[in-house]
Amino acid sequence: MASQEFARLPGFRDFPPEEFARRAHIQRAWRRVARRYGFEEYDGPPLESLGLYVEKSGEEIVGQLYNFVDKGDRAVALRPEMTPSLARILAERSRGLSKPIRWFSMPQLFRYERAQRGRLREHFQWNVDIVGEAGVAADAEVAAIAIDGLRELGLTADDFAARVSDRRLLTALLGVIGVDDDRLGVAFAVIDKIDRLPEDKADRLFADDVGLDDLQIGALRRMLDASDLDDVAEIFGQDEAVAPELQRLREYVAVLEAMGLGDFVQLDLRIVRGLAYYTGIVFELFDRKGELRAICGGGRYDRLLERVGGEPLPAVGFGLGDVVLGELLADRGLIPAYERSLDYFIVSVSEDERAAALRLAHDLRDRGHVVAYALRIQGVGKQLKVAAREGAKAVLIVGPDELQRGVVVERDMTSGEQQEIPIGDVG
RNA sequence: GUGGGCGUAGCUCAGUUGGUUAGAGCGCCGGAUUGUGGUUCCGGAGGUCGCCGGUUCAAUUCCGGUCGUCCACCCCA
Repeated sequence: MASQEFARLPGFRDFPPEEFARRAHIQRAWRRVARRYGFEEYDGPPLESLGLYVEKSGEEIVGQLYNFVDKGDRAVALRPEMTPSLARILAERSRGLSKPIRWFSMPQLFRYERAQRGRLREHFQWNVDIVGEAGVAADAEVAAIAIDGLRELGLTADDFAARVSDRRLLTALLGVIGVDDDRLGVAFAVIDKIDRLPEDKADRLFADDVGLDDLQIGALRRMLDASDLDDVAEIFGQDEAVAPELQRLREYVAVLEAMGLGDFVQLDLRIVRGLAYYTGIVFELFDRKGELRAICGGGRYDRLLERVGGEPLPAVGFGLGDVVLGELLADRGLIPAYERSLDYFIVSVSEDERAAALRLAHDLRDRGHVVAYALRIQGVGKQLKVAAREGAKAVLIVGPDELQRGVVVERDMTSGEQQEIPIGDVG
């Protein structure tokens, strides 16, 4: 047992090579997909002033901030999410950037709360945002990237889907049902946790806190249960406040269908999402089996930049964490087996070949090959054993006889076949 | 923040009805093999039985606390 005094902090992870490979596998896929869509990568500091979150993120995040006072008496916090940093960065420089701004990042984020399955005190999150475009094409583009990020890792429409909603549509629908404007926030809160509440308890909240009668609650439930825009249109489509909102969401779905991603999209008006700054279409990615937490969450946040003191620019984006995703990939057998690998392992027969072996190794490395050799004198058998263990594709044996003739023995470690080749022709 | 399960070697776990030097498999290191690996055989290192306290002649074992971890709740970026 390691000394407790120096133990890893709870909720934090070490990444020895095998775990690092898993993390790199995921992050490489994220980066490939974002680049494919023409997005540019950025980052910011992991430590920000506390105020950035207290004033802009909403109450729920603040209680879980990893914050402290630094040596300069500044109230600071490790970043719990990337969007406020993005807003701050763009508030400073968006005026000089061509729109729409299409940026992505893979920050390590922190929160101070008790760790459990799918939630640690630290995780890596893929953030993708479009800033400066208010149309649904931007919403759909961002959702498509999130979906492709998972497809790139081998997941299919059988594994996951996007649940889509729109706060403006939901607001209009609640208006038709008869929810008072000043009760909208309460209604959102109840809808947000409706899946976690027993039916009668939710109904009681709708009656007591939102002020609905039985008839209205029935209409609300039909609306929330709808998994198709046509179902919603059939019941509420005639309303003039609802129709344009419905039309916008139809366009959004049509864009994703045109891309061939229709199988990944389903309507779910229960998706509210906790963050105070969302203003339009919101979505979550979740596993079809329903065993895990949401994999990804995102949506439109048109007010945020202005609130941070920047240009009033519309924005849409998502955050997708590595922890839940990693669990899903592991469950589906989609984490590649970890293997060490070398192009060449160089075996010296005796100490006399040392200099020649070092020269050969370095020439090969200069040409981009992955090369290793024993760092101390060992028998040939031992060196071959090490070469096999380290995943060498080939071994180059440098011996006194061969060296005299200007050749080395190349041994293919898969077939076991050996041949002599001139030392200058290797690689 | 609340409730519960679990902490024995690097890993997965046995075991100790409280009693002298706590075991296995895998992994690691070395040898069999001083110019040929993956198999095999032999040997070795590695544990204050999570930590602190209590009961006892004696605690890794029983009790309490604490820390860690997992699960559920709360909350959710």
